[in-house]
Amino acid sequence: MSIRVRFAPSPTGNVHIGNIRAAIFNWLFARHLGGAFLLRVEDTDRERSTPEAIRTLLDVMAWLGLTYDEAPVYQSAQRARHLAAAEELVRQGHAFRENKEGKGECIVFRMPKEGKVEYHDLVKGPIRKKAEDTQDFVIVRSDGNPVFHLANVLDDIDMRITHIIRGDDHVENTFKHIQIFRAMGVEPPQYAHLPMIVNAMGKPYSKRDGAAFVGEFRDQGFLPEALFNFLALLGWAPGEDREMLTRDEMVAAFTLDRCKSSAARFDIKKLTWMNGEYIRHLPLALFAAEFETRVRAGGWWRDELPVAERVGIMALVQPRTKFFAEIPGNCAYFFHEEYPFDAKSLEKRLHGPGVPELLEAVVAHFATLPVFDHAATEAALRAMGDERGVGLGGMVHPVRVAVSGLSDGPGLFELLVLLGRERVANRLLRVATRLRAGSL
RNA sequence: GCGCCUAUCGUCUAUCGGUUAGGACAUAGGGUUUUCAUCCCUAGAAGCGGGGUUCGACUCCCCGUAGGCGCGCCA
Repeated sequence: MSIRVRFAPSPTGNVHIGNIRAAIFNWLFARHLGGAFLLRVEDTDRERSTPEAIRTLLDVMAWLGLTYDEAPVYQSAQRARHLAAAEELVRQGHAFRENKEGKGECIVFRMPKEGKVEYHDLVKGPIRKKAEDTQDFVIVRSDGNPVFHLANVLDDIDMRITHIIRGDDHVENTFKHIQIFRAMGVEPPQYAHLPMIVNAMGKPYSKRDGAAFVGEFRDQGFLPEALFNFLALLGWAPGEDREMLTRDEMVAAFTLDRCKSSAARFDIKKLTWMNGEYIRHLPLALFAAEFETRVRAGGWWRDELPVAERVGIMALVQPRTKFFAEIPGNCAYFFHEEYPFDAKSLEKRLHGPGVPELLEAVVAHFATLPVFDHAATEAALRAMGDERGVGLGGMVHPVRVAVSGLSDGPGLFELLVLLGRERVANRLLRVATRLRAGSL
């Protein structure tokens, strides 16, 4: 029998990393075994399941490359089938009508009263409980709508799902679901319950945690490959101490028996590191597209900048970018002469005595260089530093802040060469003037 | 309260009875460097407690403890 798994989220407008992690594991499982990965949109909650919410869900899946093999199933469209099945369950004595709490007639599913219910979880192993610890439960509300348990199981039957991989907040539901499968005369699928992802405090995510939605990571400039890789490693490990994995490698290595069953904490620092690794290895064209988007959004972009210079800028920026949201804030000086100055750097490197004279001396010295390249600029500043007894650092720091407004960034000499002798001279002179005038 | 599940460095994890308990992130120190990032080296850092089983337990069992989940006419 061919493997068929599904991701069955209810669209709420935001896709939580815990949910998408379940989707990733399902996808990996299906791809590893050559099975089918399906999407079922559990949109029975009409208030939250708006078209925009569904759009967001589909966007996020596409962004992460979670491709599905058949058209998505919309649960709301199956309502009639769910109700008909409930009637059949009543007819066969697996369920009964009841008027609970005076709300009108609902349909209740009968759970076994003796013996035990058990199943073998592919991640957690055998799970069992005594039948007396289970309770009958409503499958059709008195307003005539099917309840989650019923709809979920019937859809899984219709979609011929063979393995259900989901968060372990569902382990208890599984006892109910298995009974519905049996009552429907269908052999229950295999179950695998994944550990939950918890926040930095080790607590379950709540609304106040923020930053737990996939969309927020995308906005911050995390790459889908990095988020996918990182999330795959929460509760699963391929062994052999491997962590940076391509999608193909993950597919090849993924098995449920290598999944852990204890909760995993979401460590944004490690994700950030991993994202930096992915960004460093990004082909220039891809980096360039994201770079331009971010710089435009920051309002610094200039179309007239020569392509060669853009490429030069990116070559300096790409290696030290951890996530794209950092970008407009640390690149202004590449594009504009009106770049902002970091207050601390200004205070520390430019507000000392003699700085204007120093900067002017640098300009004078630079003007004498036969060529304005890395070696020449470095030699020039080194010589001046020695001459003044301040060392190379004593020259580099003020020049860096004067020319960029910041105290960290690319290597200074690469930066100077990129900006060119003219622009460097203009900036240094202008800063010297403003310092004297006290306007900086 | 009842039921189910879980428990290795600060974090993510490896280990499927015998290891100096390994790796990564983070942290600290060092090397390279003008800063940041990168790169290289080094260091510290773990089996929740108690009983068993066994020649031998992180690993298997039991009891505690702690945490999570469930106990809706939510999904």
